[in-house]
Amino acid sequence: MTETVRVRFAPSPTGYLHVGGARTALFNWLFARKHNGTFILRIEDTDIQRSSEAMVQGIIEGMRWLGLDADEGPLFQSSFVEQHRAAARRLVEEGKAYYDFTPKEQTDDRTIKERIVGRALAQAEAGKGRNPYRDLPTEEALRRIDAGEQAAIRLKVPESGVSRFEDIVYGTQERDYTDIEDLVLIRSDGHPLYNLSVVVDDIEMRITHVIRGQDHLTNTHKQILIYEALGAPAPQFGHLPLISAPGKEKLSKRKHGEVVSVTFYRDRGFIPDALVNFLALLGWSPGTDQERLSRQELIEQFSLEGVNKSSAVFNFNESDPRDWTDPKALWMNGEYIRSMSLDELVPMVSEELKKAGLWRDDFAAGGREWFRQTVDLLRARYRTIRDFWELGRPYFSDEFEYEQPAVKKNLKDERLRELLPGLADSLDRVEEFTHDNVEAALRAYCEGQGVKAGLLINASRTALTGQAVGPGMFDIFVALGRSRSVERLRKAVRLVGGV
RNA sequence: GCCGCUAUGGUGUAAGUGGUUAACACGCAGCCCUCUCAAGGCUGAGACUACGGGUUCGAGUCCCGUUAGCGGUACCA
Repeated sequence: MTETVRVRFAPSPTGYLHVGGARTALFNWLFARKHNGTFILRIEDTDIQRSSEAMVQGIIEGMRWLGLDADEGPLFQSSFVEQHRAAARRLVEEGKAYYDFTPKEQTDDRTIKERIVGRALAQAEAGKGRNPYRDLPTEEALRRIDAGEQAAIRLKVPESGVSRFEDIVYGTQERDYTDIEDLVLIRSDGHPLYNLSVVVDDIEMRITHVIRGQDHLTNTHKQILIYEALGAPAPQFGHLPLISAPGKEKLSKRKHGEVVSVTFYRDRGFIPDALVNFLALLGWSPGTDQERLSRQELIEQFSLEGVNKSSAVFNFNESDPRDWTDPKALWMNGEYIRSMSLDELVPMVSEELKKAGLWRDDFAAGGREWFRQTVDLLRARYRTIRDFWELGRPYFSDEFEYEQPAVKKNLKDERLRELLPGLADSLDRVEEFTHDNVEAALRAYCEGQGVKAGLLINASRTALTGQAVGPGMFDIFVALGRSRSVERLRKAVRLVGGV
């Protein structure tokens, strides 16, 4: 008997899928899954000028990557324009909307905001005159239309009273009708406008809950007016707080660029589940201290009542190469990397190595076990999948850079010219190349030479990986194996002392 | 300009219907572990709950005002 939940994510393809959109999509998806409802993807491509096929693909790709599968769609709003026009015409016939023959305003070089303010000021000065065409007899208007005159269709907004609705997140919302202008439904060139289109589509798709960004909150009153005029019950509304840029600045695709794009996170080595987990916590809380939530837990615990009202800062920092995005997102991703099962992680790392050109088929064949162990060895100190080839290169390839600071720090001591080859010889003689055997050999060698083990341990790390940081040294020896270890030790002699 | 929304440490969030030293996570600092870096464990710094008034025995929690940020206001979406 209970009506099934039907929700939709309705992005306009004027840009890639950004974190704000992704979060809106996610909350809709969670809500649908939680209530065994239907999640619909509807592309709002009525603005032909700014929409593009590439963006549509980008959005679909981003959602697929995040695992937000739609039950219906993608549906394209542009294919329903006839219905939108028909609805408006019906409203005119019923006297709920009217043709406005006022010539279309010429766009000047002022900004939109300036134009709005200018218009408001002019109106205040002239006194609030109603649109002269509002009461033009419908027959006469129709006659003029038939004669080829152009006109926009506007909705008749009540002259007094207040509009009121209950928002699931923001509570009771009120707005005086006098603050709402008779809105344009259809442009004079016949193009349906946003507010009309969404409402008609949402009715057609039997949407029960409209979950979207708070930027639509005040315009919801207009849409409710359209629902009423059309004689359709309005759905429930739940508006989501906006996500803002550092400094509570507003998030802008143009200004902040790709760092707010979902695909950027994919390309930088994020795990979908981790990003989903992070995004879910931006503006929502389960009400407990639990921060790590699996997809299933998210679905179980999600509720619109747990959504909070204030906007959340997404603390990215595109200029910082290390902490390029929100530190908590990076932490969360690292958390997933080190705790997820190897069976899931290994294929992800494999893909990443393929992209970086470091993949060898042996990693999935004879070297499969070795590959798993190496991934396991490295994962504790990596925060993104990308780190596996950026930082982990020396483990998977013989071509890698020696970092200057590391060389300076660990290969400075002149004695290493003799010690490195000496250690190489001694390791070459170790029977079984295991962690303990290598350690014993190295320590014995150091004792024989009268040097501290630390000297050769650190030097070896740089000799073998070019880095000053990494896993425990004996694990590295084992991971690289005898021949490569010995070879790299000998090769590193040329770096000793120099810069 | 007008209308609306929001306001808890640097960031994300907690704190049933007002009741103790404002909690957790990230980040930061230090210590432990240690061959380095992470991870892990422990400790700590950091919030007069935007500001100002009320109501109350008692307010982060209720009311009013101010400020700031954001949104809307368009023949954009």
